[in-house]
Amino acid sequence: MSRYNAKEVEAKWQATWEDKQTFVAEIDTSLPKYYVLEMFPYPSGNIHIGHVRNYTMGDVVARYKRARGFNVLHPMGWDAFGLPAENAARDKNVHPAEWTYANIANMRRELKSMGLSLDWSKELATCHPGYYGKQQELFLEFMKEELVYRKETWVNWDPVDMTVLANEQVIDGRGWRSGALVEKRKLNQWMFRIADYSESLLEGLGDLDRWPERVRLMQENWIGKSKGARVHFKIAGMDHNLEIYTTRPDTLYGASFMAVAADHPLSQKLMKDNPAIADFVAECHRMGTSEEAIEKAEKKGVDTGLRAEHPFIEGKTLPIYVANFVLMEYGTGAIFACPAHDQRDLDFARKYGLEVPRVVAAADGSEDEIETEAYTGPGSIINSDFLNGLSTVEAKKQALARLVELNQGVETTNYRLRDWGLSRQRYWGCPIPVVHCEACGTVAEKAENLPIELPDDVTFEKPGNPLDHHATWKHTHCPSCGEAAIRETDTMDTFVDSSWYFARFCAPRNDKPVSQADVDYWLPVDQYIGGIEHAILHLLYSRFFSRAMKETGAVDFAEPFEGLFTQGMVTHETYRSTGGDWLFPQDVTHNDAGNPVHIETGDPVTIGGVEKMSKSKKNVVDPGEIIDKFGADAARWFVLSDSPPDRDMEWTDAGATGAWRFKQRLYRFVIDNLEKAAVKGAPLPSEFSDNVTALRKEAHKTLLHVTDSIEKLHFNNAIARIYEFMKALGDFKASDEAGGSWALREAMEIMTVIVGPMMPHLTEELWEILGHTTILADSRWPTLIEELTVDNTVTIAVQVKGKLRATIEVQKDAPSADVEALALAEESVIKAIGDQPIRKVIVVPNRIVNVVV
RNA sequence: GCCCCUGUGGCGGAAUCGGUAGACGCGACAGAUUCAAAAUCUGUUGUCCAUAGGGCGUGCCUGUUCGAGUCAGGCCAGGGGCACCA
Repeated sequence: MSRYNAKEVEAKWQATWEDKQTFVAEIDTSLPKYYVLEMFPYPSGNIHIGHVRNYTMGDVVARYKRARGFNVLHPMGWDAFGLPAENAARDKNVHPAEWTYANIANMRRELKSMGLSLDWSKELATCHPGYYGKQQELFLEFMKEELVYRKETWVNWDPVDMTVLANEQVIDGRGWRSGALVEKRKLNQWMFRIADYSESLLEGLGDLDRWPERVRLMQENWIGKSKGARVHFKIAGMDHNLEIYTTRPDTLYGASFMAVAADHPLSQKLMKDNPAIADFVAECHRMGTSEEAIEKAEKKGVDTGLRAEHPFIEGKTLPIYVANFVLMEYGTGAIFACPAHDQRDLDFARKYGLEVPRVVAAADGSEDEIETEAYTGPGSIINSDFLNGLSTVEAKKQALARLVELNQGVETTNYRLRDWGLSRQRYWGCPIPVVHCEACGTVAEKAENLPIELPDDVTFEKPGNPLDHHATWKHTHCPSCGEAAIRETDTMDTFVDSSWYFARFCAPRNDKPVSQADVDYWLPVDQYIGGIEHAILHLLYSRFFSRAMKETGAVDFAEPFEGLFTQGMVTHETYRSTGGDWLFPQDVTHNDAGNPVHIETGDPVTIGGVEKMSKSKKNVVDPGEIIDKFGADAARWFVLSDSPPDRDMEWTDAGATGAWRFKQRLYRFVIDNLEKAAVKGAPLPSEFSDNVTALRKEAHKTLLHVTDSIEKLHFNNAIARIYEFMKALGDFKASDEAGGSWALREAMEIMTVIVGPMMPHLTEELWEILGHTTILADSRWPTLIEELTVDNTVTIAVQVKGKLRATIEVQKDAPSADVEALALAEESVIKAIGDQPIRKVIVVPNRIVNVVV
């Protein structure tokens, strides 16, 4: 029996593709282009199964599109800046660059062993000056367009390590390394004006019809457009107004108090001589900032003693509180509270014994007193003077009109989206190309001085930013006046790096950040594939960058990714020893009795739930070992085969073995049946026997289905159909009938080509065995013969009272009357009807007959 | 707390438009081959009653329909996201 040697064959074809430069993409305006991009990896050191799944999906699309005649760009690179490199530098005393480039080398080798159709000539790493220098150029252009500015914002400050902490480095309010209580500090930070693009980013979502609905929805919620009003409340006894933002002016008569944020100017002013407020503001600064933490935290506040005058009710004043549930970043940092119709306001009012006047009757007319649950639905207005009887929608308009009339309010649109703070006080990132000069202020670096390279000789032993305490690096001259000046030591958020890499890939060595000709040809990305975890930030930032680059004239489109696909995670069973320790899957086996045991000790093992692969739970498999054991083709086949690609999949050994078996089976079939098949290029026979035609139909139906499935990225469906076709091929015994040997070759070739995108090495080998002298990667998708995909008879289900009683075989498109007669003549149908009168017979052509009795 | 997603055999899942639920794969069982095993091949495999045959079945409950996994309303369970969104 012939065995397929995956290791040899895979190496052979990988070398062939590389020699022939098969996947190097060049502009060819005579061909339609297709840009396939998978989210580039962070070079952590090893690829994981999630990468295998992600890159296999992209590769299937890339290879399929090539076969359909597209000029395909499919590049790969490295999201190479970031914290882990600095952590490694501190922990292992290795320079971040050295650590990063070693990881890249290893991961490149691993990716290459997967047989991906990547254009490696376009490889880039964001930590290379050739990349980040161009990013600095982009930054200067953004500065010119005033898309960047500086602003004081709060950061997490570790007083022991003297460093700014990322959110993930703050654990229970303490620094992850020092354990010191984290303080909030104000720093001057660089910001991108993404909030100016809120409306554009929101509107753009409407055109992204090849994006998952849920990603668009998440972005829509993130941008958070709301229509409301800014209203001035006069502060009683003072010459000051308190400006609030509200989306519910219809509930103004239900107002019971006012609340301002801890960081609101009013709170800041009052805390100077009010220790209670000062304490409370400090407490707010210690509170977590996540929506969840705040929503679950008890609603608290401090009465300022000030009162605000109600705009509609003469003589009525409302107490003003500083409250922990009001956010300075949203609206005006101040609100009026209507406890009856807002849950947070209600919780607060109940705690401090404030009144809860109801002003909206429920849809069912209920005007019951509000107890513990606010009524937030629509209804008609009550207890509200001139608004009484109006719907909430109409009341909003009327209330607003009155406010405008009184000169106390204006209609406004508000967005939740805030500007993007990009400053990071770290070494391993792209330096911000700016100089601080005593005379000239903040000055942009001259373009000809770029790239501003990171210094190599840095130490991570001292706390703080290595760039800041480097002996010479930050000392420079002002680009404007030439005097001694200080370089900006902040580097950029790594999200900046990944916000434009898709454009740089088109011409990664070009002098300009983006090359006009290349970008015009290749962009936008036709199919982008990556994890759902990037649904908001990365994708929104990239969309902002496209708009910003459009502003600077670098590109002429707003949306970078025309098609987006988000794949699910890879999961695995978890295992624990009798002692409760997590175990690696490779340390677990089954004993003779079929029970799971530890491979070395023989101790019983508890099998836990199927969970997302994680190092802490040890439920990980190493792609390197998998590829070594089963071959890249089998690994690729399995990650595509069982689960819908947008859902989580469970990695099982049985599944991988199954994929390996199919690979062997297909190989063996071609080897064993090659002699029975016609030679390559044999003329089309004039006649095909019925059995032979049946095989041809199976082949072309499969081709149709697989093509359709790949177009929709339903790879699991494509594979299921291929299995069915494999069975039909195995059962085919008519190679010596009329046209049989020709049809057998046709079927084998179709099989080889359609399996190709998924198992590229095996199929290149089979293509060669089938006598081809050109490689499969350069071959075209088979031509579909449509007549062979339609049957001239159909099986119709016959139901009585909606229950299946029989199936009948009839000519396709047979007249309904004939079908009905046939159905009613069926014995089982007659029996099921019995002596009940027939009321109606529904005949759906080519599908079903339903007898209603 | 708010928002989103997902619930179909022992398991992963299939089911273009509302039209034969369970394709395909895994596992299990039986058989063939083998000295034996591995590998391979063939068959069976939702569930209950059973002799033919029938009843029940897509998380639960209602509804629309000749007909619902699919549509509508209300629940339940699991998973994910979250920057106080007034």
